[in-house]
Amino acid sequence: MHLRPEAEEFLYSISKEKTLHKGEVLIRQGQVVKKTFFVTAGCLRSYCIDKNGKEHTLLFAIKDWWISDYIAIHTDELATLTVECLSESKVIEFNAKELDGIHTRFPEFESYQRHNLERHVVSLHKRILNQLQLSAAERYDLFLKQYPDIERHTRNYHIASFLGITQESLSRIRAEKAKK
Amino acid sequence: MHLRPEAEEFLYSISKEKTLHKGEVLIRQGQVVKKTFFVTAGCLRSYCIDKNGKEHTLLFAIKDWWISDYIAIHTDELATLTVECLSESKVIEFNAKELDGIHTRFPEFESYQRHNLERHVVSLHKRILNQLQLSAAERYDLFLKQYPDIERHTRNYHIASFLGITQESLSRIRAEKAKK
DNA sequence: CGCAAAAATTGACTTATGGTAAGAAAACTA
DNA sequence: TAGTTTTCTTACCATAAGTCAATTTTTGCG
Repeated sequence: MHLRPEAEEFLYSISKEKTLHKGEVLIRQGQVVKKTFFVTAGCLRSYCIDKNGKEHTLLFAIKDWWISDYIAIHTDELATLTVECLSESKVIEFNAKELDGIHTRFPEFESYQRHNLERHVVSLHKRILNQLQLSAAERYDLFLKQYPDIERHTRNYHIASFLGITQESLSRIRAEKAKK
Repeated sequence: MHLRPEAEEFLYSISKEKTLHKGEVLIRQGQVVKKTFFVTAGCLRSYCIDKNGKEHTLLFAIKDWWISDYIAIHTDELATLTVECLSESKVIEFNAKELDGIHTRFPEFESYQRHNLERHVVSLHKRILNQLQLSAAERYDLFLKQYPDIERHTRNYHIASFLGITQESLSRIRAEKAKK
């Protein structure tokens, strides 16, 4: 990101750096969402809980990713997602509305954010296509490639709930892989 | 979209309106992608073909949606998607690079496009969460709500390949629904 | 309209993944 | 480090969805 010093200063002025412990919750399902987070270290995830109480992970956020409940922010509804810290992490916290205001002051930020969104859209498109065409085992292999050593931060059931399978199925897939 | 007349004129100058017949292909898997399309009437879809020859629909685009192979455009690779016209449609064709250049001339366009991307991200997040937590029958119901009377334009196997099930499974789901 | 091609349905069978429950292993915590 | 809790694994069975093939229905074309 290339910003003028003034823009960077403005960003600092509306943000707050936070150190998080494993298990801390930044956004909770059902509450009002005002904040968005830029991850500088560690690992967080966003997930929803369905009517049967099962968790489904939407996103793992590691260094340089943004995380929040964008569904809630853009539709002005209460959070459907929970954002939690998976391991000792550092994030920069922004008020989403304030951050949005930066575009009028510093138009260069708009393009930074547009590129970010484009990158994000591409990764979501790829994820959907993978979900449509790959088996659970293939999705797991790909996941390991895309998030190398994320397993240091995550529990297996986090990964399973991201891949769209049960933790038991993931365990069986891992057992199969180990055999070979 | 609120644009100054100059901006609108510029848009016209770099675009071309096209009328498409059912079955026409705008982007073909394996080819270079230079264009992006804004749909003003009708219905198109983008899909990929997997190693077993099966189709997987990424997107249905109706009025006011954009469609292209954004994976290819943003990673500068060859198309992994095919974009085809499902029924008599009208689109406005842009050269993606040229359209990108508009941001330096007309900054207001940047914010229009950012909002579009945000909307798109939200819809992709929802789709992923639905795929993770809903059964095939529930996904089909939701699809019908979200795309009312899209069935005028689509074949059942298009919908099945969007939902991530086979055409036969969709047929059984429809038979079950009809019973009730 | 009538025919051919494409799409949808249906039935019988297979397979991938889910559910449950118990025990083993790993990760915390005092 | 011992003890407790959480997570992971495994076995056995259940189920949703896939596969293949035959048949019916719909669509599009000459």
